[in-house]
Amino acid sequence: MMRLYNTLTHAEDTFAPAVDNTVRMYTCGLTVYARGHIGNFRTFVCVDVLRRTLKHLLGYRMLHVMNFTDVDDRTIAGAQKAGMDLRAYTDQYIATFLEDARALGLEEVEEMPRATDEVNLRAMADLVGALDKSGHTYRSDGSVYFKISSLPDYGRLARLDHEGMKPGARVDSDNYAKEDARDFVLWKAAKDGEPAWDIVDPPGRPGWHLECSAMALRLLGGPPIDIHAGGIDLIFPHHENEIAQSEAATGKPFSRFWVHVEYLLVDDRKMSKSLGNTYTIPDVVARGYRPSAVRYLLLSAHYRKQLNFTWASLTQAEESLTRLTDFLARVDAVTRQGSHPEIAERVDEGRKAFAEAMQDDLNTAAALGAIFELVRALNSAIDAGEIGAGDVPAVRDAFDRFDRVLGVLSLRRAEDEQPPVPVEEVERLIEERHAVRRRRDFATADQIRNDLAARGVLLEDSAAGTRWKRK
RNA sequence: GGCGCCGUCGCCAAGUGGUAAGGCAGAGGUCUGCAAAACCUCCACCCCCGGUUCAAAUCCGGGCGGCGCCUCCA
Repeated sequence: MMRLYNTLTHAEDTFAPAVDNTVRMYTCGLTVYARGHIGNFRTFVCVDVLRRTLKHLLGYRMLHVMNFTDVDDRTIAGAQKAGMDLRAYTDQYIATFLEDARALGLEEVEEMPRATDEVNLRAMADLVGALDKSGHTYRSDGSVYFKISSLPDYGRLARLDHEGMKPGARVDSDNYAKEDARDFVLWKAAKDGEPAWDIVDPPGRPGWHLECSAMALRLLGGPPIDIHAGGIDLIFPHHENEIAQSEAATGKPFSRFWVHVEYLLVDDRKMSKSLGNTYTIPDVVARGYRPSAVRYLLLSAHYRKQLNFTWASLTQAEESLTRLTDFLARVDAVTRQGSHPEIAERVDEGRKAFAEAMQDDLNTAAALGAIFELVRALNSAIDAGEIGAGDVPAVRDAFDRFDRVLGVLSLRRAEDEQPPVPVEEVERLIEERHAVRRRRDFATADQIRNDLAARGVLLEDSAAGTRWKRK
């Protein structure tokens, strides 16, 4: 049974899908005006872990939508500056997103719609039509607005106290005329040189909030959907407004659960493009770190706590992951015959602890703790010769299951399979070193080992032979 | 000004009433040609001050410090 924190109720609620065994989930994806940074990806990695937990640990079917926002002020400005067509401009960043998503081991979701797809624009127009009909809209200066005063329930998610709002706080950053500062734009008036679609009266382009509601409702079926997820900064206004327009249009609750991922900080400040303190996956790789370590780091803290990114903690993540993959290599090397029932018992304990932690509002830190405790117990058994080939399948199966949820071990191992020195050369040098070691020419043997280490390949000798690994 | 979150070992990080998981780094040891890996041992009065309780990292009150939201944001 999964307990999941729900922003709507401010409590951990027990989660199960409302209909059948299928979880219908929507994640607010990236606005594709620039390459996503690792702060953006913290949200996507955490949502990926939620998805994997629901799918692989709890056995639900997933119908998961994550969108690309490919039309807004920033994408339009970026395309104009680059002298490119909006579609071509945003294509670039969709491509880099997919590249980074693959590097971070994000599972493919069922649907990745983009706002400017014809079918989605049509869904948005329909939504505006429904809101027109039910009297929740007005038009001003060629834009269509949502009238907050028509929805008494407005503000339930963010629980903002409008009486106490700071006089100087930003209000109404849009340059459009509104009746009430809290009203938001559904459909923005066409402007010269900007893309516009003649699909709503008057022609224009979608407001940010509209697209998510329309695509969620179109692709996930009748509301309420099960889970709506995104970064914590989207609670207000984005998600509040999605709720308003969706519920006003359908008369039904929009989403049963709202899941929000806390910020990634850097130097104790929010990582954001506007502060200029962002790192992308290529930035991290250029510094000699691997995407798997980024994923591990993002997983090592609870998703509802701020996580301060430092290069030191990324180094620690690399080391922790190495401990895990070294262990897996040791398990693979077990050749002793037979089996020991207490191994299976210990593995079961670990699996249970892992499952309980994940179901406790995705307590990934505790789940990793359970894994490391199991690793120590099993390493100990390997040293003592108290594990046999008969035990290995159960161990492998357990770690496969852990990793279907965390998605980090197989990612690491896949990276390991692309060493900086060709495998044939490594193997040839190991043979060469083996020969000189037999002659007790340790100076040459150490030379070979040092040379390889300098090129990023580490050798480890043991009774069973020499194994190599990527640094 | 209003609202919210957070403060646990040198670093990262679980733990929300029963006496502090785990990882990284460090010290000593076992093993090893050496190294690495692995194992064993060691390493925390939980920001401060009050209170409640048989019992508090955990609950309550008050400080101090940090982060965020209040219509660009993942």
